[in-house]
Amino acid sequence: MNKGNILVIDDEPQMQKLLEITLHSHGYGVRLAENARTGLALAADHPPDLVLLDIGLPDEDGHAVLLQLREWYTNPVIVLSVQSSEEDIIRSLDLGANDYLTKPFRTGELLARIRSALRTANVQDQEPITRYGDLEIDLAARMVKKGTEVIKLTSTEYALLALFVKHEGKVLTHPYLLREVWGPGYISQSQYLRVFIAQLRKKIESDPNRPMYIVTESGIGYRFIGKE
Amino acid sequence: MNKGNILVIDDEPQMQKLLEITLHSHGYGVRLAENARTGLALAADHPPDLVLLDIGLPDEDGHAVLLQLREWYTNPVIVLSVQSSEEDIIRSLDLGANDYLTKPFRTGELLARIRSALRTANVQDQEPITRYGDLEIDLAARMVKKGTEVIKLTSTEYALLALFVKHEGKVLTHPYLLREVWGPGYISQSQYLRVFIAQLRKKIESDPNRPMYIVTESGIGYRFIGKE
DNA sequence: CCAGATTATAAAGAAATTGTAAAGACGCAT
DNA sequence: ATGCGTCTTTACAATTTCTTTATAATCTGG
Repeated sequence: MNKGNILVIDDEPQMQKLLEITLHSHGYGVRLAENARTGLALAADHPPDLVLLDIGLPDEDGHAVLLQLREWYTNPVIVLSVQSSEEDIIRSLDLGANDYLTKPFRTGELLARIRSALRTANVQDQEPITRYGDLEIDLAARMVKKGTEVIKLTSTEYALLALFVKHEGKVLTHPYLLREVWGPGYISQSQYLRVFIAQLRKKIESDPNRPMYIVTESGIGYRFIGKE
Repeated sequence: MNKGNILVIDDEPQMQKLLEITLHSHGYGVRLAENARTGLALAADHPPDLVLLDIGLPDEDGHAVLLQLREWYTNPVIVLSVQSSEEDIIRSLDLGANDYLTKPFRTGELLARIRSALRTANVQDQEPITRYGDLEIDLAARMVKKGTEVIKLTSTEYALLALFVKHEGKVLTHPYLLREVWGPGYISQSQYLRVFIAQLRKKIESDPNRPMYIVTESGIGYRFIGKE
């Protein structure tokens, strides 16, 4: 249950440890950087969902890091600082920080501010629509389109198709499909499979007699073909 | 040089004056409300780009205001409060506040936080009315119109419809709908759903026998169709 | 190419799910 | 208390989906 990945840029070992433990125990992935240089490198390497940035870094001013980060990074940045001068706060916020918290902070408040920042930026909101030729599958909305028209699938048909999409290109054996879709008690009911495969093909294939998406592997099972 | 319109919901006359002068001199349009009721009414009437909300209001708890506001309002809300208990902060942020500032605050910081909030939340002219074909739903006013006539919905019917509208296009499962509308104890009462779906359709569908808006996904749940 | 095995398809009957009406229960305001 | 509107429950009808059967088509190995 990963709620998102957070990059912590802070040089104090105690703070690192505290943040790592706190964030990790609340379901976030954590990555640590102890100076500006590695922080920027890590951010560029695997862009995190949120950055916690200490302003007092050994090698470079935190504001400079923020400035460089904001040249391309659009997810939330929360600044942590031992200072609390108004000037510093304003400068950080105007350089693109989403929030500013003074050290020492209350961990509950930090977590709430992280939730708030992630929520409003609705990070990780990319719709997982998969496209295969003229077929369009939106797992989140549980919707399948062929060209422009929406295809109505029963829950069993959908379960079957979802399984195929999850293992695109691989051969799925009869027993495997039967167990996953119908349950362990139906492993020998291969006739079900034939009936439902036929129904699925009738709905998603342009020419059900010459299936492009769901191909038969005689004696073994079926395979879903996404692209050539 | 209007940088955006801000709604201030605060009952202290001094604070009102301070905010109005400060915000106005920095190029924001300001609207004042001295209690929860007028605050919500003003927000619904002319949705502002940002709301400054005092938690200590005379007529209603600020958190309740936040909750109601967030049923439809998506632009930033910054909470101002004389309290600074961690509990209060967390609660506000988790109810949908974008930021929390303790009174007395430094005006420079407030302005910076307002700039930050307006910058990151791509503020939009929020038309509180959503239209789907001949259906018109005003989440802020809790009003539903079909063509020109206002439709009277019970609170349960409204909760159901609001849920559908918020997740337009997605399949909402029976357990999900039951949990969200009736509570976790009703997950198995799918008959409720059938009865209320039927009632809703009778009210919003032109031909309840061939529903256009609320379609059945047999074995799974229902889906609200906004556009083709 | 043939024979046996496997797979495809249609269609009917069975089962499960969903739709609808209506009666009773409950709470709230008058 | 009374009436009204809403919620809850019940009974049954309508629809959809699943299961089963029958038969045709296709594949595989010799």
